[in-house]
Amino acid sequence: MDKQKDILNAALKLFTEFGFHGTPTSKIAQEAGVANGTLFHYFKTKDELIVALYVDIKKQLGFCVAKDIQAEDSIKETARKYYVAALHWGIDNETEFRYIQQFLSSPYVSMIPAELVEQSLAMINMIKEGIKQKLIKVTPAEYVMSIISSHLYGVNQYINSQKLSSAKQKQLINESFELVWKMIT
Amino acid sequence: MDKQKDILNAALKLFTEFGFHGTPTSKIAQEAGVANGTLFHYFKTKDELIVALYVDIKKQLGFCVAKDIQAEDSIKETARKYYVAALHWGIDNETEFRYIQQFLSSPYVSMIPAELVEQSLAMINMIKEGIKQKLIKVTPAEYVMSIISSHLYGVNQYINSQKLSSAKQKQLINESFELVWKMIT
Amino acid sequence: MDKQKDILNAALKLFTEFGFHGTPTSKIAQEAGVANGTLFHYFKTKDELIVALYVDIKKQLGFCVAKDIQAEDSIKETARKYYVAALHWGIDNETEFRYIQQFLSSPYVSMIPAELVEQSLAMINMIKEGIKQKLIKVTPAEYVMSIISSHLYGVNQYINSQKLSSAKQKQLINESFELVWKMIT
Amino acid sequence: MDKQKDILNAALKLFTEFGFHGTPTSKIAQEAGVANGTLFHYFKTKDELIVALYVDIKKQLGFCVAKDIQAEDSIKETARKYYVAALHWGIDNETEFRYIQQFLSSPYVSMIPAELVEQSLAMINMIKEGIKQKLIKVTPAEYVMSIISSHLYGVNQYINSQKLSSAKQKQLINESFELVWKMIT
DNA sequence: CATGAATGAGATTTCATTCAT
DNA sequence: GATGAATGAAATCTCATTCAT
Repeated sequence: MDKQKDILNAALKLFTEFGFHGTPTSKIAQEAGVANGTLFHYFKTKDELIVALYVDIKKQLGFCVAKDIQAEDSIKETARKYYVAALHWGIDNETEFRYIQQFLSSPYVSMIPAELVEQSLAMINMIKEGIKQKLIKVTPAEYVMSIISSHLYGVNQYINSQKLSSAKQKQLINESFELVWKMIT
Repeated sequence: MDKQKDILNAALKLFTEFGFHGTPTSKIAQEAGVANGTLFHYFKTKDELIVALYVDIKKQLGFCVAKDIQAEDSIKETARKYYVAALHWGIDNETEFRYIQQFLSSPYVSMIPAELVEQSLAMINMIKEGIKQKLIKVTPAEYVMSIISSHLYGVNQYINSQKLSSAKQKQLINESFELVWKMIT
Repeated sequence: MDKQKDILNAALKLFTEFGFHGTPTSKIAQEAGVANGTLFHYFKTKDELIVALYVDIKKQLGFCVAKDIQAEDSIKETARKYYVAALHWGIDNETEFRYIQQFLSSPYVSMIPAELVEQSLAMINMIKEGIKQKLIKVTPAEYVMSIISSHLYGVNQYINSQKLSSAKQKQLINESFELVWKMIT
Repeated sequence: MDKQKDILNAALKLFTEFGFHGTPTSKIAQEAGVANGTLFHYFKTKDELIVALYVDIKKQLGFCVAKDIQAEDSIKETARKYYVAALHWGIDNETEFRYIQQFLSSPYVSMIPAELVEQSLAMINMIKEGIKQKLIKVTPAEYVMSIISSHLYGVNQYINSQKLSSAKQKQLINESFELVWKMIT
């Protein structure tokens, strides 16, 4: 019914499987069950579709990650929640996660709209608070952020490649958080 | 004079700037200063060029990383040398590093020739030895490898984005190794 | 309020600026402030709109040219009035004038409806009368008509390209009529 | 053999018959007997082809008109030669002539390269000389030029529409020159 | 009457690849 | 080996037109 959503879904599936170049817009339209021209009704160009898909996924991730946080949580608790939520999301949305990677290491990165940049500000601020409280020993905050992000990315990669059981996954996720936390505190 | 090298250099420059799709073979030939058809003397197809470039870079990296290792080094010393060499290479060869990323998160990954896979075996074995000696506490070795790799990737990203001075870079690299080492031991 | 008129105005503006091909119906609708489909209520096809616009403009010109003629005027006086009125119209309606030219040297000419052809009959008849009275020396009437028309067109072109003052324009118009008249008598 | 020439010829034929819009590049390639892509090897865009064709024709006309002029000719003789040569060319190259008209009353006019503008300078200078010698009474030169050009255009139109015999054509051409000459002197 | 989302045929253009020289 | 004109399949995108609301 919602053709725009159908197109985004089709694009996600095909882009992650065949890459940006390997996926003609005609295939996307076909997979989405709409006419060729309809795609261009919703997205002026193929590039715009590629970026819009990234923005859409990033918003989903942002929403999912933020929803459990509570004001009274300690820094560590907040960090853990962010970390765990992101990892769970990455496991439940493997395709979306791969799309983000693919997008970020493509020349399309330069087209990310300004509005999205602010999203990761909440995490940076949390880290800064941790540093101010002398809880986090490593500085500056941006460096810590880099380390955590890539750690998260590596663990996700590992979990997906090993196809662990749900229980093992849960355990690994918690342990891996303690690992990073130990590293930066 | 060596046209094959010229073509690889041109391809590296253009692929990282405009992506695989955004770079026509004709532009590569032009940038390399050879005729359009000449490119196809050296590389049967564009895909073959893309993979060959990856293999070429990976070999450079492999060579550079392995060259300082000595048989009598301790596990930690060996690990540090690997880590530091890789990071230095990533900083000195920013473009090559970005190419690797771009390649690995593209559908071309599936075309990596078998010969290359063995390369990272040396590191895995080193980690396994560390685990056997109860030096490294985190298991299994593949997980540790994932963590180290992505950490390395994150630090590289950070250094490149911050454009630090050479001295600061050196310091950060050494400290960051201690960070990971602390985490896994 | 009169959407049909709005569409014709928008079409005139855009067609003269961007050409028939360079002007999508959607742009016309937008410029006219109506919905895309509305255009097709008033004009079954784009071609029909193009022809209708020509007919509309031609009728305005015909009306404007004929309105001053009086039965008792001499041949020369009648000719002058036609000539001067046409030229004034061409100056006051530069865009419309350009549309006519553009239309006449396009493949759409072949779609001019029969009803319009008779319009120029009045002038031809006047010339024939002039020839019969041995006032006009050049023959046949069609040839004279060709010469006058293109003269008129040339003068109009010149006036528009030079952006003369109103007074100069008036003078030039009158003089230019005497020039043609001298030529054919 | 000369594919570029073949393409120009095909384009001329089809553009005058079906208009710019009505002629797909694929049809041009087909008519020229070359592959679709070959057209774009010689002309980067369809627009470039359209302009290049105009320039090509204009050069032919310019060459043909200039070739009979001799230094010792009087002003009138020079003018007559220009006039007659242009008219003959217009009759012998009806299609080319129609292309010029079509082009000049299309939005492509604005793309005429600067190099072409100077071409008509020779005629303007001749007229100026005529004015200085008090031979030509009408001023300024640009106005005279406008009048002659459009007269020429009108006569050409008339001759083509009437399909006169060669002898009649010749006579008409000479007489028509005397007509304009009378008008401006 | 009016709308504008949807259509899909078709246009322009690109580009990997070939091959005669 | 080297060249670059030529190819033609295929990709992106446009746009006149329809039709359900």
